[in-house]
Amino acid sequence: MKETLATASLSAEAYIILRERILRGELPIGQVVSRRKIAVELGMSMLPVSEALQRLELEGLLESRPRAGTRVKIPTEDEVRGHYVVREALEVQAAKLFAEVASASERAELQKLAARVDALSTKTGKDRFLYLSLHEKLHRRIAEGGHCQPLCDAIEKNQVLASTWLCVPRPKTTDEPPRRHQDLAAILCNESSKTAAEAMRKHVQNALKNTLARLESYFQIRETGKSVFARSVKH
Amino acid sequence: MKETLATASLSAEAYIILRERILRGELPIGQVVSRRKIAVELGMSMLPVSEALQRLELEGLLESRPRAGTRVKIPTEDEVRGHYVVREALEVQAAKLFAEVASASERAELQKLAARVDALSTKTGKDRFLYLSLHEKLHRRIAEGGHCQPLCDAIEKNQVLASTWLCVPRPKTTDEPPRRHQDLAAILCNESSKTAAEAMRKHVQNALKNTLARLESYFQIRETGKSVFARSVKH
DNA sequence: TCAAGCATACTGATATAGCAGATTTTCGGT
DNA sequence: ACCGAAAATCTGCTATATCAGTATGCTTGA
Repeated sequence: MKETLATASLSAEAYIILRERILRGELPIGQVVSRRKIAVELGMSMLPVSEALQRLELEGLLESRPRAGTRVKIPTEDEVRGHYVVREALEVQAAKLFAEVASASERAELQKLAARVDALSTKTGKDRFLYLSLHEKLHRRIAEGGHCQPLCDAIEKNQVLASTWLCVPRPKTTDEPPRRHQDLAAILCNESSKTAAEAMRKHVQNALKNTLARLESYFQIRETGKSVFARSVKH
Repeated sequence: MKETLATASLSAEAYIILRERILRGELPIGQVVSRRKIAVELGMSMLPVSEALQRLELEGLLESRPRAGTRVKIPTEDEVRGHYVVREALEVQAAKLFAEVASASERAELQKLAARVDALSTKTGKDRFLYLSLHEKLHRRIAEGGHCQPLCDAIEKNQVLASTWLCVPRPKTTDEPPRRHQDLAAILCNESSKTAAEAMRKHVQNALKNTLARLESYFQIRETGKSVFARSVKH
């Protein structure tokens, strides 16, 4: 294991590493994680790992039961729907601000970024992570264009949760408009804040449908397995 | 110290106690807190206290520097403004949902609550905490009327941060319309979701002005004292 | 064959001890 | 009196060990 990641504290290091694993799907939804195993793997005590896991749990990426176990959170349909209600509120606010105060260079970069995202939107497999990463960057740039740090932070946290869900493959790819993000970017850059808000609202509501389709198979898991935090390997 | 507070874990207990103290203003803005002192006071090890403090820091109620100290967060003007941008996004979303889906009993309770809040709005001193508590409840009820748990959670977290700021006394009470909350509640209960959204937007923007006036004296603190985490008592 | 009970191995939670860095205080020199 | 360096004290951070609750599997009895 590489020791090259230098951070202020061990718990911060563990946090970054584990978060990355979850977001990249290396730890899939429902995967059980053990504090001790991760501690020996990262070459540190259980304590920094515990702090990192607690933080990830507070952010909604993990769930745990006292003295039973910790696993990558399995979302409920209501949670996903609710998550996108919050997301809509935040992203619409960001879109309005962007349309009002973003600089010319920020607008130019957004449109270029949108073109790249649309170009990658149909890719699957390895290129999908590139797409997800760029898509995330697109929304971050919109938030940054509003020049409001707390809003950026709120959107970032919100987005991270959804990233977990987008790693699961989609059952059947419904055909989407090939210029979704370019159209959105163009409106944010050239139209009024009111128009921008409505465009973003529709964009988010569309994303909700997409995500629901992706997670369909996970929504019943909670019922079937009464053994919630299985320690033995399921196969 | 009372041991009557029964919770799942010690760290949860410490979290609840400390959060309450901060929210009630017993730990004023800028107050330095020591893990060890709190640990002995609460009769537990430093570890649960550390976890509680870490959580409170992630929620924005505390701030710390590694190996230097932890204190109740001193807000920046930009942070306050940004906070209310987020708050506006969330509360407006909640207002729209409330106007659309709240039940008749929820609407009735909201209007009654609003009347009580307005009646207490001019009180100071001890009654102020009652007002703050009811005001918080009012906004929570609005969020609950939308029947969307994640949105409720987001608003709750957002509101908690602002509670810290509202504990500080206001320099000079500018006269406010005496029926602010009753008018807002009436609109949420009887008008369209669009009208409700706009009413809430104005309500939040007004709250921002109020808060900025309250915190004016804190905004320069960061510059003056270079010794940020003073351990000796300042007087 | 199956179900209940019990032992074992795991989980997270907590206490204690000691470390490293930051702050404060003390003390010596000018 | 003033200033700077060293010592003392405080801070948060981490490792180790132990405790208590949970899941699992094996044993035992019907």
